[in-house]
This record gives sequence, structure tokens and C-alpha cells, in this order.
Amino acid sequence: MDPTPTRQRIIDAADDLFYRQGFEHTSFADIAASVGLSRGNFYYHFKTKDDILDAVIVKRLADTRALLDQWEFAGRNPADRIRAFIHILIANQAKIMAHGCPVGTLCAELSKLDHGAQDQANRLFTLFRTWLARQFALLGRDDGDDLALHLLALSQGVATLANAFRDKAFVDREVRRMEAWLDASLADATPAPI
Amino acid sequence: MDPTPTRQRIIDAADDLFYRQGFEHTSFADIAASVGLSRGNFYYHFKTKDDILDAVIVKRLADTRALLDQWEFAGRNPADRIRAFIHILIANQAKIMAHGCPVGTLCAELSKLDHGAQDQANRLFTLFRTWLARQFALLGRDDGDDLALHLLALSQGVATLANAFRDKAFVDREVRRMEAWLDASLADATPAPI
DNA sequence: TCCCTTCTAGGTCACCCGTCCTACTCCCCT
DNA sequence: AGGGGAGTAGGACGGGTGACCTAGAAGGGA
Repeated sequence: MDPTPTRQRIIDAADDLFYRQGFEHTSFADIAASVGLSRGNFYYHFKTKDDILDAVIVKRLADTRALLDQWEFAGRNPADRIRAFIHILIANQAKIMAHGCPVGTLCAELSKLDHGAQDQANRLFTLFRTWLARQFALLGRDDGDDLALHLLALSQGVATLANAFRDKAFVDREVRRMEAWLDASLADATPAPI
Repeated sequence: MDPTPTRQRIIDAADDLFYRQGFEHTSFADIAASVGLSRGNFYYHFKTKDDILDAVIVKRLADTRALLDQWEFAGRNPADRIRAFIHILIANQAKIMAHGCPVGTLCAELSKLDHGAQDQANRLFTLFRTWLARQFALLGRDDGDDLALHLLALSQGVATLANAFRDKAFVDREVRRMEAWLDASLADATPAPI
């Protein structure tokens, strides 16, 4: 029998296609072909396209929470956990160079569409933000949220430029720069200049 | 008579709509309504939608070159010119919080669409990149391109998060951080940690 | 005056989209 | 054996899309 139910297979396929092609540019036919189902049958599982988007965002939120929990468990200290975050740029380098950051590009697209799911998608950012802020707070920084946003912004920008220039060396350089910045931030009692 | 020819008015309207709504989500009807023309008449000015996109990118390239030339002329030294770049985040703050960076969001969308105009759009990034790299080089840095990409990446990320969180204070903080980083980069003979 | 270029309005065309309906198959439960 | 729910296939629908055509208005030059 089928190990994963059809509904989940639809969500997985939509997740991947929304990432690679964008939400608006992905049609029911695309998802149907990817899953191997007939087009019209989707109505049984999802009433509208927005319902699929909601399900995809819920899945991404769950996946992200699981990822953060894993880092929380595996990292011996907050600094190592932050390094784990920085290293998604390396781990997902090929995908990021091909399609950008899944979170950033989705939020940007929904903003252009003035879509009602914007707030839900932005919660993906918030997940990383609060998690990073807590790690910095555990390191004794009282400006944890500020540092979290800064690191998040830099990684977003690296993803955007990596997508545009497809430059592997650039990503590697920026990752090293972030690691050096992290070390400097921890060494200083007072906040570093950047 | 009309001060600006119709073709230019179409390009201007498309430029604005592509920025606010995205390229794919903007239809001929949208542009026609914005300009005040009939729908079918577009074929006379532009054969295809891609032709309009090309014209919009050409216009943005020209506008960007003019902006960089203005900074080149007005800035007393390279450091002031780089500060002018940093301050577009303040000057265009409202638009950026509403719709993100025009360059970054366009390149990201064209990447998802696998559109043939990707390379042309990426030249917008290259314009800023080479200009910034030259300013850093004039300041005696031999890693001007690296610094240029870093500053470009950070400003892209700030635009992305500003669009998601609509947080004015965050943008102001990051601008101050960039200014402090610039000052530190100039003071050091050796490259700063970040 | 008449022509000819430039520009415009309005409409048509085929296509694809999201949505929705109905008939059918399969399989579990009684 | 038979009933019923879950899941599927295929197609129909209205609407919007980019693309395209044609008739005609406007205006300057010969």
C-alpha cells in the first residue's frame, strides 16, 4: 500500500513546486502531474489553491520547528547552534543558488500578490528570529533580537545574491565572515560595531 | 501636446506595476488602465509582454546609471558615496517596506519563472557591485569587490526583512550598523572581521 | 485637396486557469 | 453478498490571459 497518504504527497509536491517555480506560476496541472493524479480530483483534497498554500506553510512551519529543535538538541552550546543556522547556507547551497531562500522568496511573492497568507508565511521568519534571539540571549547578550535580525538579514541577502550571481565562492566567503562576526560578538562584552 | 510619448508612459506604468505587483501578476489590462489606453492597442507599441519587460529593465539600467553618476558627482570622497548608497534604504524606506527592493524582487521572480531576461536583470546588481567595488578600491582596499558584495547582500537582506516585518526601527538600526562598519573598514588597514 | 504615416479603439481568437460536478472503482464492514 | 464511504478520473464551466486584426481618426506634407 501507499506509505504516505495522497494528501501529504500533494503537499510535498506543492511545497517543492512553489519553491522552484513560485506560488502563482505553479498550476493545479503542475502539481497533478508531479503527484500523478488527475487534475479535477484535487477538489476532493483541497477546495482552493489557497488551501494548498496554507497546508504548505503549515508543513514548512512544522519542518522548521523540527529543524530548530534538532539544532537545539545537537548543539553543545548556543554558539554552536548559531553556527548550525549559518551553515544552512552551505548545506542548501545548490538549492539556494538555483531558487533562493524558500522563506524569503515566498514572503516576497506573497507581498507582491497582496495575499492573505502573508502573516502566516512571515511566521517562518519569526521562528528563526526568536530562536536565534534566544541563543544570543543565552550567550549573555541583551541585544539578542537585534543580533538575530541582523544575522537573518545577512543570510537573506546572501541567498538573494547567490541566486542572482550563482557564485559558490561568494557564499563560502560570507559564511566565514558570519562565523568571524559571531566569534567577535562573543569575545566582546560590548556590542561589536557590526 | 503630450509631454511624454505614449511608449514612455507605458514603460513608466509597467515599471511601477512590475515593482508593486510583480511581473507575472501584472496584465496588459493593468498597464492599459494605468496609462489610460485601450488594451488591444499595445500591440502597436510592444509585440509581446517580454518586450515590455526588456524595455523596463533597460529603463531601470539607465536610471541606475544616472543615480550612480549623481552620487559620483555629489560625493566629495568614496566614503561619502558609499554612504549615499547605504542611505537609499532610508530614502526609499516606505516603498521598500511595502514592496521590497525593486532589483532583488525582480531578479528573484525572473529566476522562479526561469525567464530569459534573468541575465539582463542581474546586470542591475552588477551595476551597483562594480560601482561599490570601485569606491572601496579608491579607499585603498584590495578586496573592494568582496566588500561591495557584502554591502549589497546586507542591504538586500534588510530590504527583504523590512518588507516582511514592516519595521522602520530595524531599518534605521541596520543603516547605522552599516555606517559603523564602513567607518571601521576605513580605519583598519587590515580587513575588519565583517 | 488628397495621400500617407502615425496612432488608437474595439473586438476576436485560442488557450489556460481555478473551480466544480458526476460517474465510476475499490475496499472495508456488516 | 451487499451496502457505503473513500478515493479517483474525466470533463465542463466561466473568466481572464496574451496575442492579434482591422477599421478609422488625426495630422502634416506634397
